[in-house]
Amino acid sequence: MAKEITSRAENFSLWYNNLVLKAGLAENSAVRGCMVIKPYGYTLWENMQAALDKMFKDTGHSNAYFPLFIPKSFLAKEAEHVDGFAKECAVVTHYRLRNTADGRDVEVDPDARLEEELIVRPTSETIIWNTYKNWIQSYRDLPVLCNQWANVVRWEMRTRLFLRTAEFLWQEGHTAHATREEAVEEAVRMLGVYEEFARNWLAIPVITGVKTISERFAGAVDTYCIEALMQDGKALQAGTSHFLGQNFAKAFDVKFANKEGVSEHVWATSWGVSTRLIGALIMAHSDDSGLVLPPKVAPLQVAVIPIFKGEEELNRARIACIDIKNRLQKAGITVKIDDRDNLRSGFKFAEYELLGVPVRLALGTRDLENGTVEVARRDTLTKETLPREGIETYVKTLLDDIQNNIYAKALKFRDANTFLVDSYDEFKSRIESGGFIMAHWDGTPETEALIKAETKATIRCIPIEGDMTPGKCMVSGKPSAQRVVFARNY
RNA sequence: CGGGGUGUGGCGCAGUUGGCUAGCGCGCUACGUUCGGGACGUAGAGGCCGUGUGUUCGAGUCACAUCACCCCGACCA
Repeated sequence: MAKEITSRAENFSLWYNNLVLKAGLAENSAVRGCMVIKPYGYTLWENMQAALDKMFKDTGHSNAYFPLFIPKSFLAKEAEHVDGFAKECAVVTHYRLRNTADGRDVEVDPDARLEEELIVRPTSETIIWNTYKNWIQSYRDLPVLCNQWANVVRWEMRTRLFLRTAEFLWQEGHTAHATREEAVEEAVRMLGVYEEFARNWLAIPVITGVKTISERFAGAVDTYCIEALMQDGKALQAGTSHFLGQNFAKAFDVKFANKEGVSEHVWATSWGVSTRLIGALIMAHSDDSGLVLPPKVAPLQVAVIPIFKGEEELNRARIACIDIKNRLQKAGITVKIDDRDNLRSGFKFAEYELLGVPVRLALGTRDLENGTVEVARRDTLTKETLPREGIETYVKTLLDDIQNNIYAKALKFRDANTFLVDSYDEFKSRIESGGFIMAHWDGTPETEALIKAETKATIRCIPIEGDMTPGKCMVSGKPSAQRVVFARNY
């Protein structure tokens, strides 16, 4: 079982795992590879959901819901798609149980075998395109812009809390368009939404780019992605947006009559982010004292701790605390008073640091006399004593400041760990200490595979912004259109 | 799926070459003293040792099977 190591430098994986457990975000369940998301972790997800959902609606999308089960024949219709997911599917073969002969147990009833097996969705393209077929006849029916919040199942060999679990929560957008241009535009737009969400809400700077053929989503023509850098120097794919071309339209025979009355296949996109973002959030910002959560998504933004000896002092402090709480709530801040009398204040301080609560206010007899309050911020672990008057305005500004500071810190870390490399020898030594490496590549899967085999580094993406200077491949010396991003990844 | 490791009160662990009433720390409950950075004392509660089948006079300890978790690979969001 996990030992009590809390230092990131010593063992990043263990630190991460302990932190998820100790902060009460999630735990392993009794079911193989599955995770229980606890209330604190789920509230974090809800906050992320709310922000994303609004962004989706602002870009014209609506939510819908499609079945959990996919008939095997649906999945088989798009050849590359089924190849990509075949190895990790949970399959429903029966629909009934019966008592065993001795009556002490239950077993699968062999008479209740399904004629066609059902696959628990690993993603919903097939079931959705089978449905869209019925929704679309004319160009007037387009575009179809749907999103669904759902769970999916991918039977991964090796799991890791939030980063890779057999079941995970996500959103998947699925859109249908009349033209190629419109679909590409949509895929890029949603990539932009993800980039903005990562930056503005999660305070994580990401590189936007296109995946190479070998890293592409199964069934896509192009896969766009956002790539984030974790504190151990490994990259994490934080979201993807796919231009699916007409692959699924052809597989499911989804056609529309254009303005000229000519029948055409529609153009598709799909895009998704998952609870993996919670893992990204933890590994990007947190420190040895615990979580560091950006105020905009933190389940609790301010903890108010009365410091007291005995009931009388508590009662006096409580009045001031309630006053502060009311004022903060009126300013739209989530706040909680922790007046548990069985714990010392020092214990509570450490606990809220573990939970990553951005701001902590402490209020004792000294403050009651002086009209002050102690304000501590999680990101810098610093504190100051300020007048209670107008504290809500101060805290409001402070939360914004913390949000910005967390981003600035992550950006600084990423920049300090992004390297321009031109020789393969330098690449090989540099990759050992992690980070993003921007290098030239000849565009061939062979070179990509060679680099991966020799260094465990993969091309995270071909950036669509930034330096577009051509050069020569660091391995083959052949021409390269632009630098691409290499890293070891999760 | 390959290699390695671990399953013992809620959590972290000890438990000798099989041996008699299964321990320790944290946490929990009660009372008292404490209370501005993870308090202390006293008294309690809580466990068929992951599961199953064997070996044995006797199994937490040995064998086989099985399930789950952790680490390293391969695979993947």
